[in-house]
Amino acid sequence: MLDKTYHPQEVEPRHYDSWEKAGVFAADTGSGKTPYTIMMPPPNVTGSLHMGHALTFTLQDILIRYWRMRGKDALWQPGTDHAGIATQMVVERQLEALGQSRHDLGRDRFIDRVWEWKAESGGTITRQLRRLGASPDWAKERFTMDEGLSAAVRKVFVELYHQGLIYRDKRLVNWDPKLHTAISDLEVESREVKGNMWHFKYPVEGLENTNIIVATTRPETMLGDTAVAVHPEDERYTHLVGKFVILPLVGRRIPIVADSYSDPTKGTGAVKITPAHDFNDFEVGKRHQTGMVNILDADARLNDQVPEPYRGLDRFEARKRVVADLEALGLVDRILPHVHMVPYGDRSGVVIEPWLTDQWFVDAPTLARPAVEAVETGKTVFVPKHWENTYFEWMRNIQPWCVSRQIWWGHQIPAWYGPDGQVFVAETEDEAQAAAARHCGTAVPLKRDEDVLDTWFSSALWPFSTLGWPVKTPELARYYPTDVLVTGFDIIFFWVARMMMMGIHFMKDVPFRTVYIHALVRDEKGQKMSKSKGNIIDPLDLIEKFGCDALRFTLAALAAQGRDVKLSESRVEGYRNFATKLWNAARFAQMNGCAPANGFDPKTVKLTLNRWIVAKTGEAGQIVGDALAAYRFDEAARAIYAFVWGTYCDWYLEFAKPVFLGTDEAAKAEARATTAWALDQILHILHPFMPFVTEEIWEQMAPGRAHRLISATWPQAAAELAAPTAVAEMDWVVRLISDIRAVRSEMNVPPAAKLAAFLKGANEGNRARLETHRALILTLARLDSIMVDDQAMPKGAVQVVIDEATVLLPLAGHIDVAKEKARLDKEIAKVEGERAKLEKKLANPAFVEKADPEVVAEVRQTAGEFKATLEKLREALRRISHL
RNA sequence: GGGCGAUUAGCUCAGCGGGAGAGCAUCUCGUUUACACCGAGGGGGUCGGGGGUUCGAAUCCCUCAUCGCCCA
Repeated sequence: MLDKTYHPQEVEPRHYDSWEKAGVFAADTGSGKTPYTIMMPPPNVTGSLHMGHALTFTLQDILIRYWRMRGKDALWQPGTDHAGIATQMVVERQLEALGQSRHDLGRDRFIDRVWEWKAESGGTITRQLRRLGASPDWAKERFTMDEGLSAAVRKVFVELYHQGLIYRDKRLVNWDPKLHTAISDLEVESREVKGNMWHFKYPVEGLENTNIIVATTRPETMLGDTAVAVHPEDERYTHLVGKFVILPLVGRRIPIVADSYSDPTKGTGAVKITPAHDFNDFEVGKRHQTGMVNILDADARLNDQVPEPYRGLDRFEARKRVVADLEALGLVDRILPHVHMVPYGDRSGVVIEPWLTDQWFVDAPTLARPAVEAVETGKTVFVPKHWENTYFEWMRNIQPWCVSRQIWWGHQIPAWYGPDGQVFVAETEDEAQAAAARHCGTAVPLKRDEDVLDTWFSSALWPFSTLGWPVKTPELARYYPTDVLVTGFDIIFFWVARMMMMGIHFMKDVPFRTVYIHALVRDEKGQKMSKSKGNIIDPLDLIEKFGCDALRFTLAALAAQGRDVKLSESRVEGYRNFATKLWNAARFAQMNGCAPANGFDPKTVKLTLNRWIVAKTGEAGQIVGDALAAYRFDEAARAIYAFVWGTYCDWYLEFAKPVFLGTDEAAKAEARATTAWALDQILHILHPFMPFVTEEIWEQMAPGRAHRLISATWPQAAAELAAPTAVAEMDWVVRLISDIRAVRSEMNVPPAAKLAAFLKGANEGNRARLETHRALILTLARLDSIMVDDQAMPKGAVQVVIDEATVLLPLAGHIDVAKEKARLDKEIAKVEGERAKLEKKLANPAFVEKADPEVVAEVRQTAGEFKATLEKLREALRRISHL
């Protein structure tokens, strides 16, 4: 016997272990089934499960479990990402606590240290995924620094290099002065900062008392100025173009150039040009060949290119010093408060410097072209569709991708330098040596490039490197391209776009047919969850408190397309209640001897109420399946919730009670079998959302089944189970009972009072329905009897109109005539209002003429029904008025 | 400045051309073969404002307002 309430904490680990041990998560590469593949976005190996993970992995697991039940060879490929900078920072912090730096250890020992740490704590997130009920093929788990995946990285790098799609170049990059590495555009976040706009006077050479005033937000960079730019059509400055200014504090003679980059409406219309420290200025400097002066070192301190007094100053100290010195010279025109955007490193949190260095770049513009085309032509489809715009926007304006990082943890770049600086790119040192020997005519000592690749370089290969590429494995042939990628929109640029580029280039096909983009999880007030706000909800806490199934169902129910997920604990609590409700329904079934019957065929049941629930169950399965196929997780969750609670529990089980208590053994047997069958179907349909409670009930309802629920087959199509006549009949019964209940409640009839009712004016069909369902109508409407009597005129009766018939509920002595009249008046007014609306429509010739004939017919019919109902209600009112 | 999205019951959100819905909250009543993590019943919205298309608009188009996100 099932316990009175469901205890997820005991059940969940037991089933998870059992599933994993039985190998039911594994793909079946050798089978004849159609593959269905999802690549798990590899979580950061340093990470622990947060609500964003819980959402994305729940949705993926729902899809995988659903398609697995639909008979596909489902592969959910799991793994983790080495997360270069993030992981290195974690280990560096540990060293720091010991008073050490990575440089004290040296590269090799430091990397050993990171691997040790990974061995210790790297399993956290995968353990947490198990708590979430995720069912990936764990045997295939990969790590981006695995030997196989590393080999793929080397091969890709070398091939792209030889194709001219990877190159080394001296360019401005985003330099992180704290982490001492270049980072990509995407790792920079712009923050609005309240600063100043400083206006400085630069004296024009050869013209007494003539200054040109430039405006800047970064005074310290003036030490690296190489020009002043004005707009070519700006008449205020035409006479100065071609002349020179003498750069204050430095004394350098720099030109005044005409360039349309300068915006005449902003500041003074004249801008200082610092090509080595600003991306826009870099272009201007190149156009006018002004040369570049790099004034910063790796720590963003001023270097030897500036006058002696400033050398070694931090950039922010230098700013104060420069302003003060210019002030002393009378060269500060004015200082205006100014709000502007400043770039910060998303990991380090310090201000990023555009800095001139040698780096490796991927020719993203070239690789992006076919990736854009693939989405334009629909080879890959985004759901929801509008995210394609975001993808296009970025891909069409893509910049060369800086892939080298000046850190140690990651894939070291497979490039070696000869004594003459010549670079040799090869997959192994031996090959590089051979190439160098060919180049120099003799063996020479080589030095390997110290940098490692951006983490996203290896994750860009994830959809094929995890399947064994470059080896032509059966998995690679079978599972690529994958079916769907599920991820958040914040990762479209970082990851989706790069997988598209690499996948198309190396596999000659897109990596996934569909990209499903889900929302971000926010707190109940719609705020982004963050440590600093302290509004983080830990998914593991919720699992602990309400059970994993409740959390999963909540996330699915809230995952409406195009909306953020606002999570509140009360929702999770509500779905915990849902799990308990299901549990109790199963308990009720069990108490009444309902067990899955061998050879039970739902199509052959005889009792109307059973045919009805069979049809409704089929419908529910259909709706849920269709919704999941369309990524409508919210709709799927809503549909199964409404069916289980609102139809199966509220009505079917209540209908079954009188049958179970009755004496008709055949009916009892059929009802028991049907109850058990419908419950089994519900377990199937609900399993992708709530895998644990459903598996547990599945087991308890019939110990020793041939297979687990996770391996069961999804319910058959709804059409085969349809029963329109039974549905119409039970709808009438439901309506009858509901109407009687409503009136009882409204008239304050005590629930315990059993009434002797009359059914008046009912047609033959409905009389038959009454006879068929008399027992359950009496029970559920709390009646003592119900007599069919067209002449019935009991005194003091409340009257309920249902279609052509009227139910009379005698309440001798108890009835408040005035109240009943008021109730009928209100009812009449309501129906009259509805009818008037429809009649108005029908009176409109344009409607009758132009609207769809089916719609007109429907309106006509409904209006007729309302008219009949009104007559009955008025009749009832007349009767009561005579009292 | 450009783009995307949102605006429907107190709250969170479905519905996206033909009779305004769900969950939660709220109110009333209630221990009847499961379930108070429950049952029965009720109240509550001129679907952000304005204009247009249409026989018909919460739903399509335009416009304004407010909020959120992304990019510059």
